[in-house]
Amino acid sequence: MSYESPTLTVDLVLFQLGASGLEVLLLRRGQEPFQGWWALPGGYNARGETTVEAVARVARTKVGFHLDRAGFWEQLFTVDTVARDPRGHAVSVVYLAASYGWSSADGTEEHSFWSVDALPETAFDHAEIIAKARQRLASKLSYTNAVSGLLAPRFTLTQAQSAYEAVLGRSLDKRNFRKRFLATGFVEQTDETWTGGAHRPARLYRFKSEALQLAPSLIER
Amino acid sequence: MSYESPTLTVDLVLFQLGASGLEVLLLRRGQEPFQGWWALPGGYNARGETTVEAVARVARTKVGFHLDRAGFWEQLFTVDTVARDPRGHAVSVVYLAASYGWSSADGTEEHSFWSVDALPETAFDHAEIIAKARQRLASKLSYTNAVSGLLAPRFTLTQAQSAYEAVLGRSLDKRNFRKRFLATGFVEQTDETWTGGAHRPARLYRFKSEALQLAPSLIER
DNA sequence: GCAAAAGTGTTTGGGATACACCCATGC
DNA sequence: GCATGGGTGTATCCCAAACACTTTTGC
Repeated sequence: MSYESPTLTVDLVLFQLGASGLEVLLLRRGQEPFQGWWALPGGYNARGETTVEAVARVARTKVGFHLDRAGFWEQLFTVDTVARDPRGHAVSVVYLAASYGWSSADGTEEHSFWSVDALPETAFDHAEIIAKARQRLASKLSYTNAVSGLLAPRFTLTQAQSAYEAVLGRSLDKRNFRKRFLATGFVEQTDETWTGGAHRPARLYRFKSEALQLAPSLIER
Repeated sequence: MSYESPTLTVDLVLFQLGASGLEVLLLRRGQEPFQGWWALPGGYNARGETTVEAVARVARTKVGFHLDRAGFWEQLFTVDTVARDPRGHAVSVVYLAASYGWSSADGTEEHSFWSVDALPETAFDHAEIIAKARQRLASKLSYTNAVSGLLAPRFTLTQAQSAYEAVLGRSLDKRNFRKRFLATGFVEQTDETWTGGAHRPARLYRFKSEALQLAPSLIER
């Protein structure tokens, strides 16, 4: 008995904070189907290459992003495209990542970050995938140190709070946030402060560990 | 540019409650690699077939289990086997399911349920996958009505509690459990009782809906 | 009557929530 | 001196946790 396998592909949902809050990296498709539409960076998974290797390669070659640069990444889930992709049957393993302060080196405007609250028309069912990715990230924020992926190496507590708010899509109480965020023990003060505006300088913090860690519940329901 | 894809496979982690608590369905491998070892039911995913269709077909043909019979199922995650399977590169989409009171029709003892706390030597990295599946199921119990998959259509509150305890691997307080389980609104009393032993008969309950639903937190941490 | 599981409420403590004012800087 | 965000503590409430005895049946 022998089967011909479906094509295996990978896709990447890369989140970053930007001027318009939480943003996701999209690529303008150069070919049919959905030529000219925006899509998640994705591509084929070759034989002998793990899905992680494939997604890292795709990110590197298609948009110049090095996955090492993501402070947080994990497998999201796998979608069947048997009825979805007009070119035929493919199965795609989708990865979720978060980075800070990255922008493409090359000048072509074939890829850019879009606010998750104002997406362009996206190819395939990518809008749905992005929504699920955001939910997953929001859920991770509540019991891990995954925010670290979205923040600079040194950050203020207000920046951390803004990151939470951007992902969760709602505002949080400042005093309660600080109490619990510090109580996780994930972060520590530094001696430095940040003087960025016409107001009192803010103390800078850093994560004690870059590795993903679990915490007791962090955010009010 | 053209790629040869890895082989795509599916695997199923099917849980059921049995005499020894939470049990998982394993199949004795008839061929190399790992001939004679126990493994999760799994098989190839053909082109043109979704992963769900593939896992349903595999369950049906290899062990005679109809996935419709599972009261709960969902995709678990996808594993790369590039270094794992001596036969070469495969990628496997793993599904998680829970059923009640099913046992194989045919008499061959090539597959059977094993207590998750006393697994035999399992092929590949299936022990690890089973552990993750159990964690996922435990987590689902805390905020969905997924237990319904493990229970008979009519069940007593003690049976429901035992199901939770088997999956979570620890005991729960009877009064607190009942309070919260009923407070979810997922279940309703029936007029029937169950007289199964030398003691007071127990009232039978049923789920209002078989569909997966979300709840406020259900189980003490 | 006795063994065995069903069924049932209350108290307590801790954590989540809500809430408002002073501080340090740039201009 | 004024505008701007930085920084801080307490009271309340709700929910989770702990806990033991009576009821109903089979034998």
